[in-house]
Amino acid sequence: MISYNGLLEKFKELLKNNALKFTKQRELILKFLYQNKGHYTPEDIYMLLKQQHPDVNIGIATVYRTLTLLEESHIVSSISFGIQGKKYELGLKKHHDHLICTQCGKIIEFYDEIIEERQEEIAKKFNFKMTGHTMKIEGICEACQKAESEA
Amino acid sequence: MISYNGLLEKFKELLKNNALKFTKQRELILKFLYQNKGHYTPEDIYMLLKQQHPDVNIGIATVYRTLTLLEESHIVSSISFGIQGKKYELGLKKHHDHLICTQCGKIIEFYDEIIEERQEEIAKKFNFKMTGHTMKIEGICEACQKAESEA
DNA sequence: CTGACTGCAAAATCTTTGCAAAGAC
DNA sequence: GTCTTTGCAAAGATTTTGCAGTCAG
Repeated sequence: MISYNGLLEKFKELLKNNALKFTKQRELILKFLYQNKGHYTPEDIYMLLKQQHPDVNIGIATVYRTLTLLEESHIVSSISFGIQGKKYELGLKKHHDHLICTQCGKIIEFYDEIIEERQEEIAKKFNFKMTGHTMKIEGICEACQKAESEA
Repeated sequence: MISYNGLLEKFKELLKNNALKFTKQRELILKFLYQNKGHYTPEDIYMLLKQQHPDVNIGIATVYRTLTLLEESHIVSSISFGIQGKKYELGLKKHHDHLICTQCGKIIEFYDEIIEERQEEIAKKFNFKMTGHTMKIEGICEACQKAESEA
């Protein structure tokens, strides 16, 4: 896993290459996603940052703009979780898919080599040049099943 | 594949069981999805229905309400296609996944036994009671690749 | 008749945009 | 200094809701 400093350098490099500027707000959002491994909506990030850094002024629009920038740069990735809305996570990890508990909202990541291979083959079969893929398994997690059976 | 009449009966039965009413608008939406195999946003359906049935008054709110009802009843299913928004399709077919061309928006359906099996296994591994799953492969379709290389 | 359904318009979300001031380089 | 970025508030886009009239059963 890349270190935060490594990530920061990468981000600064990217900004420089595109004549963009390194700002406190952009740094905070990047750092937040690095430190808080998980899946967040723009609103989540906005609220938590305001709370954790009352000294820094930050607007929701900046969060949206920065997330878009980070996503275009392939530093973060997003995924839509139905009712829970679109969520962002640091996208530097190895590619992975998600299990979502429809009851409590818990998200588990997994990686399966066989599925990855099949996806490649399917894309090939239809002459698609694959650029990405998402797979979500919805269900009830262990804890919620237990809670249910006890109720 | 179920016939339209069969589907209609199923729908009426369901309405009756829930003390709901069978209306012209609900019928039109169901028929539209049956006759037009494909993926549509609520807006698409609304516009096309207005066009095809200028005599019947129908509001966008009714389209939303009916699609929600049909989805809850597992007669239609929805999937979010990123920039193209949330789309609905008749959900009576065998389960299938989607290939999406990010260039032209074409959607191709596919079914892969091996992927299905792996999904079951993964759910089991994490002790999830699987209730559904979605898999989307994004890429550039054959036609768009050609158009690109010729440009 | 009774209660559900409908269209409409207003409201609620969620996301983007215009703009003047502030900040990075 | 110059040009990007920011926060704010307004504007958009999409979806939901309240309501009075309409319609199915």
